[in-house]
Amino acid sequence: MTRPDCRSKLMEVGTQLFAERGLNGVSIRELSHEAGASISMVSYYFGGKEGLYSAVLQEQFACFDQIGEIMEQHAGPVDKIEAYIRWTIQRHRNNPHLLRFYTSELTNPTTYFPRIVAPAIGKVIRILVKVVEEGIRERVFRQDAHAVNAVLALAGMVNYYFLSTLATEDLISHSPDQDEQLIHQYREIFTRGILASAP
Amino acid sequence: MTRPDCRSKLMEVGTQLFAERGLNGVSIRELSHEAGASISMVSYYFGGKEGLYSAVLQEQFACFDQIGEIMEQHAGPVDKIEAYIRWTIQRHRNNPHLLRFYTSELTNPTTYFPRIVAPAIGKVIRILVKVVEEGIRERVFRQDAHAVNAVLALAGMVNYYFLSTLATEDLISHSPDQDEQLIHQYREIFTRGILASAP
DNA sequence: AATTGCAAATCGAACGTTCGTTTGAAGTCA
DNA sequence: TGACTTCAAACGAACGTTCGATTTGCAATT
Repeated sequence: MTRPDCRSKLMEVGTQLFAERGLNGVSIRELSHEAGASISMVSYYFGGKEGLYSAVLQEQFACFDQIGEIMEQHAGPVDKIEAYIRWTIQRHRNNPHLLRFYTSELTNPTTYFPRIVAPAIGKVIRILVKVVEEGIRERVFRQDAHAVNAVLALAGMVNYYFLSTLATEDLISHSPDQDEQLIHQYREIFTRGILASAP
Repeated sequence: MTRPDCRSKLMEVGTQLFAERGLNGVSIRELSHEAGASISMVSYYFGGKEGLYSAVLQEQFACFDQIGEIMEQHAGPVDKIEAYIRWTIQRHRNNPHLLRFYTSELTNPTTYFPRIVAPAIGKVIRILVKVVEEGIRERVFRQDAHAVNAVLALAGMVNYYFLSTLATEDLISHSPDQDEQLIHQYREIFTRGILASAP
């Protein structure tokens, strides 16, 4: 049997608490107590409270590196859009904390925003903009579409859904089946809208 | 000449600082100093730091009461959707702080979330769901549309746009003209999608 | 018109608490 | 033994609040 591993336990508890209440909403006293460790362990392993937060943030946003490969596995703008939706939904399912760090850093940026968060988000947005521009060029998407606005709309649609569930968790139960429905719904709204007839 | 009015000055500075850094990111020492008042004034007028935050929050979310009248001034689902988009955009233009309180409370709710924030958001969502359901019933919207998901998608689209501008304010300059373009874009994406041809 | 009286407003100091960090000693394992 | 962990205690700083004293604004009184 392995040791309880104080360091990773601090990461685990830090992730949970920082996600729920933000950097300033958590004291290292409560955090270390929750982890069953002494207060000094945070400074010992991470150089301080902010160091732990920084480590947690880096771990949370590491998955954004995948987006490049994910996109390459699909051809054509519409398929890539669906791939992005699917990837985002699975990301939120696999890690329910990520969205909190995401929006919390967007809304009230810490000093780590420029180094960790902004590049991660920027990378995804930039790739998606290229996808939409590709779609416009190939005349799959409308010629009057504004690529940046469209991408922000898409990202907003998908992320905001989960943001809503954070506050009203009772509203939406989830199963793999319902996720497929959700993916379908959002792809349809983004590509075809919700009008019954074509203009 | 009127008095500097310590109380309203505290509200003003409190709005600014709480929006930027959240409830726990601001000390009443810094806040009162910024307002040119003594530390004790916060407790005197608002009963404490949390009292000031609560007052600011209530003021910020008061505008959500308008949504009912706004909707009644428009007939038909599509027009009502556009009215919502326009109302939301103008709300963010008139008050650049609101969105930060909005997402901050969604992500890391304070004790005031259930009393102030949730009812305000819930009211808007509920009204929009009725609009979409009306549209489905009247066969203006697609029969397979999921009303709640559609509304969350719409709200996400519009709000997320401004959330993005919070982090990268350089990206998007704004003028009334560009706002009209934005309203048009988002209404089109929501109702018609961005596909070049109808399916 | 000037003076008085009083409640509201404002202040700076002080309080007790909690914060994040540091420290030196004790424990653990190879 | 020696390097790595862990701990409890202590530190100074910052926190939000309270308190008594002072100032201010205005209505009542002279």
